[in-house]
Parts: sequence; C-alpha cells; structure tokens
Amino acid sequence: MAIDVGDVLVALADPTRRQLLGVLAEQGRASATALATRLPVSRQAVVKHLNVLESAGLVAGARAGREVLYQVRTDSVQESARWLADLAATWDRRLLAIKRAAEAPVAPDRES
Amino acid sequence: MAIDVGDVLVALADPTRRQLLGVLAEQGRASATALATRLPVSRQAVVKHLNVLESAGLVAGARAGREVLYQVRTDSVQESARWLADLAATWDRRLLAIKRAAEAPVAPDRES
DNA sequence: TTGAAGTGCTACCCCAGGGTTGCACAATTT
DNA sequence: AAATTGTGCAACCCTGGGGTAGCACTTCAA
Repeated sequence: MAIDVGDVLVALADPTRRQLLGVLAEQGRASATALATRLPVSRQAVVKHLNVLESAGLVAGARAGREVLYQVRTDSVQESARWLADLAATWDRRLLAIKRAAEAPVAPDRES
Repeated sequence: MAIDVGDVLVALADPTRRQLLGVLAEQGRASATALATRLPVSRQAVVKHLNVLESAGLVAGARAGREVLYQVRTDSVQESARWLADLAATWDRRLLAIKRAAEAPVAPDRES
C-alpha cells in the first residue's frame, strides 16, 4: 500500500487538516467527537477530514467499542518528506546539468 | 521573505502544477507560451499556475526582452521537505512519550 | 511601418470540496 | 427500558479555484 504523494500533498494542503493533525498528535489517540471539541468546526467536518487523512495514509482509525479512535501515522509523513527532498535533489541535478551545458564551449545540442 | 509552507503545500497539491514544475525543471528556463505547448492546458492556465508557484516561492520569473522566463527554485522545495521531516519527528517524539506514559507503572504518589 | 509573436488582464463557466444541518442507527449507562 | 452518547449517512449551500475565450498592449523582426 505504497502511499500516493499526491494524496498526501492534497491532504496536507488544507489548514484545518493540518490543525487537526496537530491536535491528534498532541492527544495520541482520539475520537472524531473528542477532536471536534478542540477544533473550530463541527464533528461531521472532522469526520470528513479524517477520512481524507486516512485515505492518504496519514492517520489510522480503529473501532473501540462504540467509538472510533484515530492515531497519526508519522511514517507516511516522513516518507513524503523524503520524496520531496528527492524531488528537489533531482531538479537540482538537472538544473546544474543545464547550466553546465550552457557554459560549455561548443557543445552541439539537439533542440526543437 | 521566509517561505510559507502552507502556500508550498497548496501549490504542490495540484497535479497540473507538479507536471508544470517537472517540465520547467527539464527545460531549465522557459516562457509561459513555450511551457503551454508541452502541457495539456492553455497558455492562460499556465500563467495562472506560474503565478501561484511564484507566490509560493517555487519558481522565479524574469523579463527577458518581450518574454518572461521562469526557472525552478529548488531551495524552497528542500526547505519544505525539511519542514515536513521536522514535523514528523516532532509528532514521533510526542507519540512515543504518550505511549511510554501509558505503559508506565501506576507510580503512586508516595509521601511521608 | 507593418505584422507577427508574446504577454497582461478581464469576464465567464463549472465543479470539487469544505462546511453545515438533520436524522437514523448502534452501543453504553442508569 | 429509557436516556445518553457516539457514529454514519444524505442532502444541501456556497465559495474557491482550475480552465477557457477574447481583446488590448508591448516588443521584435521584415
């Protein structure tokens, strides 16, 4: 179930969702209703956000009796961070190569 | 002008924008019209995306005669990656502390 | 000086998604 | 059994933003 970085980025792009993650990390585990009391939105909104976060692999929910307890999955956050760093590195190398080619003497090049 | 990670995440959340960044990194520098020919959207759409990316600090545009050439700024991507990694580390420590507290023996308050 | 190529801007369409309310159903508690 | 608490839909509103078309303006090359 390799994480989709696109989903992670979309999930993290929303401020309320980031705030929700912050509160959840602070609590350790918590239910949607419990989280809603510490956020400026309704319980249903929190549930929606939790679903998005769970689909992105940023959070895991497990039923415990009548309530569902959620928990942050820090590994997927770390994986996304690595992906971002790799992306930056790749672009860096490419840009460096281009710059070097531009400074090269008479390097023949194909371009359309 | 410290970058706003929220802006970066929003900017990277869009697939077209990521594709645009990819093409731009591949080209080194390019104008909006040039980029539009290599993307499935119109020139105006590309311009909009470039504005978003520039506001997020992911791209820099400079006028060159009658055209504006854009270029990827990899440092802000790297900075965001670091921010994400730090965030994951913080949450990790916090969750670990919570877990340890939960597993701790019921240390009763002893006093005499 | 004329025309082509590139940019800037405005208005507009359209829909994904963040937020809400309301109610039905399930699981505890008393 | 009744009241309480929590979850799970479903319908709905409304703004934001991705995308387009159209036109005015600027720069460069014949």
